[in-house]
Amino acid sequence: MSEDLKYEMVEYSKDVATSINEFSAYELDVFLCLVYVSRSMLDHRKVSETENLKLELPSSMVKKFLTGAHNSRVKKAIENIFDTKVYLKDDKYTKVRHLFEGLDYSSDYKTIDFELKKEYIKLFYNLSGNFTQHKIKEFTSLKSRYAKRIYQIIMSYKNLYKWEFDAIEFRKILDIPDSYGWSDIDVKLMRKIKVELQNNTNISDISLIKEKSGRNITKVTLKWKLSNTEVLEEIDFIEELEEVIEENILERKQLSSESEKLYENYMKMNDAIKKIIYEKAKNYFLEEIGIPKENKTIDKIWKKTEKLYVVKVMKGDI
DNA sequence: ATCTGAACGCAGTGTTTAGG
DNA sequence: CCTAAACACTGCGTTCAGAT
Repeated sequence: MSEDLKYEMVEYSKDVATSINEFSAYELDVFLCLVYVSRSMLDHRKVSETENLKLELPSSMVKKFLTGAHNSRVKKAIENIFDTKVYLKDDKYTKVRHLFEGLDYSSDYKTIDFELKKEYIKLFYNLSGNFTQHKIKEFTSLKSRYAKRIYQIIMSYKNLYKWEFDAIEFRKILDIPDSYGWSDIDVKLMRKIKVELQNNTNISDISLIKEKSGRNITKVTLKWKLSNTEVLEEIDFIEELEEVIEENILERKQLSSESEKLYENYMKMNDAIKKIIYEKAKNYFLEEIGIPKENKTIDKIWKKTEKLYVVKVMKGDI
């Protein structure tokens, strides 16, 4: 795998990350690669939503990120992705849907005919908020299906360092078989996921806190830490923060020297440009967190991380 | 007192993936 | 292509704690 693919990012709505689906590990990879390639083929911020999105994707691009990309295997995965139901929640219903109008591998294996139903264009394109972003290579390097799904969830809410689920919902999102008891989830899933994410990503110390009401577990909270993230140097966190931020955000982290230079450049810019960059960074941060209203706690997180986001804007990542 | 689900351990099968 | 290893799943039995 060549180096230049390492930092390729894919973006999609958090509703996809937390949707219920039955994709296998390999299908998840193929699915995200399709999204990635389709987004790179057009201006993904300006896609018409009045008609289905039809594209012809070069299969070589899709296969670049995949391990074991034999045509027969890719073909089978594409067929399964087309078939697999996705459960999307809105206020009133959990909708059971197929996302694609068509998804076909050409007989010469050169292209993939891709037709996304118009109502789901907003899950992958024209993203203005509530979306998640992650490195596609990092995602495909995870082997277990459960690890991938946990990764998607964590990336959706990464700066919050925890996320709470209804217990049944959690099992559905991860598609855990009914035969698994909660302790099986601990022993057979979480332990492995923890190791896998620790080895392949900067996510560490994953834990699942279970909350009982009566005999039954009704709520679970997924917690995690991020290591080697570029956040801020020399912050002294003395003040006590509310529960959203636990001690784990309070670690000292450093910007790389390259990023530090970019930040210095930013500081030298004139105020008007600085303001534009600053606002862009902040908007991105708020979108990423997915919390519409600013509050004291969010503002505190922002203060700790604004430098990072400014650097991201400078790099053109945002 | 009884019942139920969680926690834990164990044994075994089927499926997917990596690597020669 | 094939094989070994890793992953995914099933089932069963025991112990424990809390609900009814």
